[in-house]
Amino acid sequence: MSTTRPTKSPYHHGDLRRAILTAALDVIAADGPSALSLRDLARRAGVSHAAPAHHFKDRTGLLTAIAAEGFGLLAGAIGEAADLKDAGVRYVRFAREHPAHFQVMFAPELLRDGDLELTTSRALATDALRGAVSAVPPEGRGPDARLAGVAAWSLAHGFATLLLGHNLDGAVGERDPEEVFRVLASMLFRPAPA
Amino acid sequence: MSTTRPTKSPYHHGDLRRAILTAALDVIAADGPSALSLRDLARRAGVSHAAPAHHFKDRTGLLTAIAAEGFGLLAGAIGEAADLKDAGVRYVRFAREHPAHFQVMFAPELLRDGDLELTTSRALATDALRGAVSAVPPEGRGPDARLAGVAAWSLAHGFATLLLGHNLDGAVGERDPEEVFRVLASMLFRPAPA
DNA sequence: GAGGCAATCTTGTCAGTGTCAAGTTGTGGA
DNA sequence: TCCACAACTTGACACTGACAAGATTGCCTC
Repeated sequence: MSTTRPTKSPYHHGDLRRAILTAALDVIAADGPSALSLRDLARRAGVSHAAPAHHFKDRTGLLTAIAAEGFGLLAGAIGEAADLKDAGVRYVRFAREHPAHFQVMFAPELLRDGDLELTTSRALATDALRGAVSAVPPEGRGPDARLAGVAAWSLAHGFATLLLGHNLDGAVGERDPEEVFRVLASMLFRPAPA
Repeated sequence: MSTTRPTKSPYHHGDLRRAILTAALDVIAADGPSALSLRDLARRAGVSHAAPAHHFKDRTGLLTAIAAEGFGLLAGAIGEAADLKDAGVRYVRFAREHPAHFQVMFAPELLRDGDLELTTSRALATDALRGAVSAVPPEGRGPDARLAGVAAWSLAHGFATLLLGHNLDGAVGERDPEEVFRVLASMLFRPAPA
């Protein structure tokens, strides 16, 4: 009776948790987190309206799980970066490939504050960013390495956010956003004037 | 019977529209737009549950009005900027002083697309930003003036967003965020190496 | 100043939602 | 085989946004 079941069904539904997560990501990417309805997700998965609660407790739990997953993915992406500029490019790429995760990750009022899984995966991502910053030679960053990280994060985060909100459609035009960001990043980190 | 009425009462309530806007800004600043309830706002203003609808039509209308007001305020702030760095500082200051406006302004899925008031006030803000960019001497910005504007906007927007989300508490610490941003801005726009 | 009109607000209602409690079904281990 | 537990269902409740229709109030005109 189910629509898209992954052939095997170890439990009643198959993998309801994943099914609901995926459906939620679709909805959020299309219409934002506020358009999310647990009952609608249950309907899409072909289960009863209260089934999602067993996997995520409540709405906040679902969104927290999404955010945690997002930070894990982001940490993985940044961890493989060659240098800081590459890390920024990967940050922007992550936001474009996982817009729903990205939105939820930075909407703290939608998340469960003390959640362990969220805290650890966020720490992982922060560490990855710190690692990329510390790889920059001292003459490339300013006097304060901490602020160099803030600058890089701000630039990448702002660009990604504005991009997803279609605020840069005119300025970026047909160009590849990642290439545009490379230009921005090279404006930020270049040797100080003689 | 009303709690805080501005002495005069030109209509039934006084100024219900403003009262609801103000209450909405309080709620959003505290718990985000998703915590907003029209019925709750009506309760706070001491009116019936359907009263807000007459001023804003629906939830989207209320949020659209807030966004339009925000872009108007932002345009005014940036319009008075001395140079691009100052415009960035004012952008960050605006976000800190009007966090609710700022959040809503950049949540397009919560807004009425074609709204006239929103479109015009947003255009005003965009023009103000463009003006600040064009005031930068050519050697300070890169080859493409358009991209210089994108870089400045991205840096300011990212910094403001991360700041409001308490993602920079550790890095900024006790320092004045505006001063921190000045440092970031001077990293972005400095003469090209010889 | 009296009457009418439109803006403002109220009352009532409906479908939809999140969340809780209690019951049912299926699974894997002893 | 049986039992404990996880996965899910059913039912209920308070709350919400939205709509329709009615009541009230201030203003404008004559």
